[in-house]
Amino acid sequence: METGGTSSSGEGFLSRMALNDNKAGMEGLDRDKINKIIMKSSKGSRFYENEMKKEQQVNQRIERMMLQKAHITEQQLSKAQTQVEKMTFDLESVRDLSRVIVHVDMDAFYAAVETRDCPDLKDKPMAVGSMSMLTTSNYHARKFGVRAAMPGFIAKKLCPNLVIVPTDFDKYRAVSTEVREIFADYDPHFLPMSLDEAYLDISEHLEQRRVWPEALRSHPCNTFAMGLLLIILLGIAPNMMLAKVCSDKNKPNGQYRLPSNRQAVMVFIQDLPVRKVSGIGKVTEKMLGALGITSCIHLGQEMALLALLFSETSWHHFLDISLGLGSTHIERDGERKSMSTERTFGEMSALEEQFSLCRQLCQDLAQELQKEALKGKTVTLKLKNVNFEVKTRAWTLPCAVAASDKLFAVAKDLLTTEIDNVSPQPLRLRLMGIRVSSFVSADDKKPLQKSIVGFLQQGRADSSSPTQISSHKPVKEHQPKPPGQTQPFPCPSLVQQSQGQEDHPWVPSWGGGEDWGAAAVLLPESLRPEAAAAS
DNA sequence: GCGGATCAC
DNA sequence: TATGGTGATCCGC
Repeated sequence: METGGTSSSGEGFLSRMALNDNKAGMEGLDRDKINKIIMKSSKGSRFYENEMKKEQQVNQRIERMMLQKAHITEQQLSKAQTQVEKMTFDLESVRDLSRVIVHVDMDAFYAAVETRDCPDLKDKPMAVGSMSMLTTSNYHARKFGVRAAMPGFIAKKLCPNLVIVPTDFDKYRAVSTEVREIFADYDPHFLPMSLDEAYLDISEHLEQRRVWPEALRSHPCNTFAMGLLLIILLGIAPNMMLAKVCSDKNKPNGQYRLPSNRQAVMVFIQDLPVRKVSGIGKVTEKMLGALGITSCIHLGQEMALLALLFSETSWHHFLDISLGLGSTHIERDGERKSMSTERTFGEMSALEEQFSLCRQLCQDLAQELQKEALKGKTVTLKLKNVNFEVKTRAWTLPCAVAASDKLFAVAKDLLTTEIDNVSPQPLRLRLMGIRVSSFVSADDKKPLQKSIVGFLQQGRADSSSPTQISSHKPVKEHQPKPPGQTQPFPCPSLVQQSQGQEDHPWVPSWGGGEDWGAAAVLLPESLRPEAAAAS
């Protein structure tokens, strides 16, 4: 209830920012004391005020929901109940318990890598990041309440001896690549979620080698010997949703396996807090909480109500969770749908600075787009002012673009519109970002272009804009009008296309699994699949 | 298609 | 002094 000595006005903030549950490494520490320090460091800041505002918005959303709930009739409820029961029956009839899915989580990964390179850190509280933001903390630091996504300057107040090591993604990427080679041994089609997390489907591996993946854990312990202090968490279950929860189960050390039978799954689900399920975040947790729903068992009990209060997508998701269902085949994401770059900085109010930064962002983004030979039709400008209020403004072109100056031509106009909107006041920014989306899909790209080129070459194009494509580009410095006004946009030459790009960085290079020899060698004899199978 | 929100990592 | 960056998705226009 009471968040311990904090004023009522701070509850909103704490409900968003405080240490919530007994996360790993957080047992037995003085929550009230920690929360007081967090509050004291934040209160009155622009960040704090914005968090309070967002909290209010969530509260209003909840109020609307409760109002809606009050108007639900018995008939509606029983009708919904029938619908839920039918859907439950259908879902049960296709429940698949045949797969064995593993979720692998390398705990405190960045901290572990840094400790490898500086063993002195082993016994010290440390975190990776900066005074502005931490990405990871080790277990010594967690005892003080220091955790990921906390600004370093607050962490320092919680733990004055905290050592903060700057982030070095290249290094983590390299280590991650090594570890992934081992994953590939168990499932060549495994799904990486980030540098330190992945899903594996070991069903085939089990059939062929009849070996449980304990060795997966043992192996990184072996790289320990090479100086890599790595804690590997494994969750083993019949689907991805459950496997993810399982890997969190025995933190900070160990693995948890949920047997592949319905009874075990249902028992496991009963007391599971909804917040533990991937996809249910702070806001959803709070909304469900307002309905008295905290554990997954409640989800099942209140499904009819949820079906009436939430969107179809949402309540279907809730129903899946309440039945312990989740994806049973891990699938790589298809092609990317957007690419973006954004930057945070100290207050920026000068126009020249803002436009210059905008141009820089467009250049950076154009370079990344080029690496993947991508072109998109929609350009989005993102702004965050010094009060942490975020705004996005988008403009969709008739043709896909990628070049820096084309992006800037659009972004500049979007930015100008925003500047004009508040003029003569300046925009007081703390972040700017550019995103490109609506890519021309790889499938359509070439055929489409060919057809357009063919169309043009047949000489059937008349005076309308496409003519400009085949003709010598009379493309003047285009100035797309801000949203609201329609204006034909000169189509950037579709014909010129960088085709020679063979390099597709988003296709993981370890995916082929040509060479995991080195990884196998790292595994001690006793732990190799063959040896283990024999024993 | 747009813009705000939510979520994961 | 100081509260991130990238990508995806959903909802209500």
